Amino acid sequence: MSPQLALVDCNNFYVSCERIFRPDLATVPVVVLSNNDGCVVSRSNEAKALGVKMGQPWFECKALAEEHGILALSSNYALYADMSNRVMSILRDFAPRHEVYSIDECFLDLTGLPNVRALSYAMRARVAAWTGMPVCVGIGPTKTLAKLANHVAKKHPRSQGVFNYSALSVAQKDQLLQRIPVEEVWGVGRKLTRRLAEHGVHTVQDLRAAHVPTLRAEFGVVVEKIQRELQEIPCIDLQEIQADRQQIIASRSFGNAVTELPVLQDALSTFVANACTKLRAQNSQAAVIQVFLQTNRFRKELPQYMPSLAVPLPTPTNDSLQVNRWANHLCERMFKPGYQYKKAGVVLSEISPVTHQQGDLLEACVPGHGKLMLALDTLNLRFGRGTVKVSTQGAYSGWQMRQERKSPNYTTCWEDVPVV
DNA sequence: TCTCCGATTAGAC
DNA sequence: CTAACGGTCTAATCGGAGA
Repeated sequence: MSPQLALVDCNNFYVSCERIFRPDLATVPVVVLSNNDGCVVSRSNEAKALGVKMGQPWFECKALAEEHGILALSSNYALYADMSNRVMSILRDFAPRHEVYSIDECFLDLTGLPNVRALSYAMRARVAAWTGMPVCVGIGPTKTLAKLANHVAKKHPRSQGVFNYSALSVAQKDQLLQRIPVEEVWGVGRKLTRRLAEHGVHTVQDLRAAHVPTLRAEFGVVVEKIQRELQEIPCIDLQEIQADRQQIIASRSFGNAVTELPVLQDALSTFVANACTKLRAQNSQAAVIQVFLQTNRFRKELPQYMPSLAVPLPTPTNDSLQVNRWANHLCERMFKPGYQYKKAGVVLSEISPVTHQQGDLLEACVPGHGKLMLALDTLNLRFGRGTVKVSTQGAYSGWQMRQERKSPNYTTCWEDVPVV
């Protein structure tokens, strides 16, 4: 039986989350900004039409925004994560197997199901009725073609939000792929687009029909897999269970530049807490910790300093207190006065499951704070992040990110539930 | 010359 | 008034060091 994969993708996801609770914004151009209110990361169709680019720094859009009344909101991840969970729990009932690919996308395995087109319309209708979220559905024999089909569904209003590549004739497929630029293909980014163009590959059809040995030699396995997927040969499996993370990074740009060591350490202890919480949530431990500091790379007139230091932990751990001590130490070693630090972060790597605990051959193991960490995680889950903290967190302020336009947590915080 | 490993690159969203 | 440009993650490939 030939495989049928659907990719369901929410339209302008962050903006749509906001609009669901602000129906008055339905016709207003709206954008959602990245952390620190830095860049545009989601745009309503109206904002796109006005020329606001994906990833554009917000300060560059200010004049245009003022002129056309574009509303900008800070990102509200608690809201987006909760809305995502609601949408995904609806979608997964439509197929025996599924993969949550990102916060706003889900692959469904529809192989063998009758009338996938009608099924797709039913999905859209149910998600809209139960959550208010608009979604588009693309169907194809491989993940890459399902993605491409989704792109077609989004781009052409005539499709009514559903496009089935598998239903096309051979001639129709040729014609369609000839009209789509190669950069629309999943896995083909800016750099590859330029290099492919130098080899005369401009459209999806060009890539699908390219000379295999040449492609392989020039562009490696990655592009060869993409080509095969376009030729309807599956190379990318559905990942039903997501693997544990191999690396955990916690970092932020600061709202204001930081010049003092203790302020950096305050920020870093928050990053350590976040990273270790994630580590414990997947029942893992890290063997290496890395800390980095960065001045503002966009302020070329200021002295630049971007140090980074990694050390193996004496024994792999997920204990926030132990990791925090190392973070402080590394920060101290790198800190040089006279710089305006704009960003810092913690990287945990060499991650393994806690069941693989190996004692130290020569020295007694440092006793962890297992029970304390469990209590901390339980309390923070129950009463909200930051209910219980390490004492070095929050002593200083000024580094916290800017977030001046955040909407209420409509679905996850009682105080924020609007009173009708 | 081969292998290993850390750093770099490219991509997604 | 001025300055104001995100965060996390993976896989492949590159290039130097050591065997």
